[in-house]
Amino acid sequence: MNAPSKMEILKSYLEAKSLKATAQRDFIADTFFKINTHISLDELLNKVKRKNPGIGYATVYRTMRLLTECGLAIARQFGDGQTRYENLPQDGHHDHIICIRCSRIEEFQNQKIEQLQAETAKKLGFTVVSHKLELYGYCSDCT
Amino acid sequence: MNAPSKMEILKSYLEAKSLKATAQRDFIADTFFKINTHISLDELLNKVKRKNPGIGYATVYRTMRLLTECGLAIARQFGDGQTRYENLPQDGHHDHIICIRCSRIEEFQNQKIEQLQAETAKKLGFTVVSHKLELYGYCSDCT
DNA sequence: ATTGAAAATGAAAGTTAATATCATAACGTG
DNA sequence: CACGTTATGATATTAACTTTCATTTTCAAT
Ligand SMILES: [Mn+2]
Ligand SMILES: [Mn+2]
Ligand SMILES: [Zn+2]
Ligand SMILES: [Zn+2]
Repeated sequence: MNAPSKMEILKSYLEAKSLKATAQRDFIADTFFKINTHISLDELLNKVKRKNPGIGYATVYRTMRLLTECGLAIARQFGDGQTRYENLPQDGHHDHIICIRCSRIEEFQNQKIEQLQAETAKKLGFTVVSHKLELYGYCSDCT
Repeated sequence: MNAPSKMEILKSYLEAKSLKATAQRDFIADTFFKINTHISLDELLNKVKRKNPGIGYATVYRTMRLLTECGLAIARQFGDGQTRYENLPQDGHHDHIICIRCSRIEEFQNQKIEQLQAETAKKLGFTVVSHKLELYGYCSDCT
């Protein structure tokens, strides 16, 4: 048996919460699921409006809140004042390195860093729930 | 000969930029220099108003921008939507761990993590200029 | 000390992204 | 199909800055 698709997971969540299925929400979610970048609400709204001009900002906003709630999207702040959303990575948690000239974003995973974070927290008596690691600098094109 | 005090550094900066000395700015800066937490503009304004009720939000805002500009303050975002300022640490860069229940903030330095960050960036072809590492969790009081 | 251009101040207005409100429309259980 | 529940989209509100502007203050040159 196949793993449930993102749309199926969303459907289950809606059902569990007695929420209703709507064409707008489905279309926004489906559009988002195909994105592989870190997209802002405005960018997603623009994309969605191209095929579905009637859709409003508020519905995109609420849909992304919903997807974040049910774990299908992650909200990120890269310091430019806009929240960006990305699909839940299938290969687990990752961190980001951002070019401060062209805004290119690369992702990385470093198990050793994560481990050192946990150790550091323990030393301070904290239990870590989440963390944020962002490197800012110049990418290879912008050096 | 002594190292220049923060106030002296500020004075030099003002002079170099042909800015003028004012009682308000001096008082705000002096108040901030005595703070050893991560303070928001509103909190600093309140503190300043206790001795100097005439001072306005805009002047506090502009003073903190100035102090950040000349390297005497660092602006931080801990994800609660408010910029917080701290005095330039004398013992170099540090990162933060924040309690998501009581908002307690502890600081730490970990040279090994910094080194792994640099390596990771290099592997991706980036030159790192700055970074942000924040751990979120429960402190010893809140576990 | 006086002058006058430059800079600072504080109140108020403007900005921007996020969030809430509300009248109307769509959904879906029975 | 009825009808209570939920969703939508336009619009209003909020919150944290950031800017504007009339007035005041500073300070270098008389
Ligand atoms: Mn990512
Ligand atoms: Mn700190
Ligand atoms: Zn770049
Ligand atoms: Zn705590």
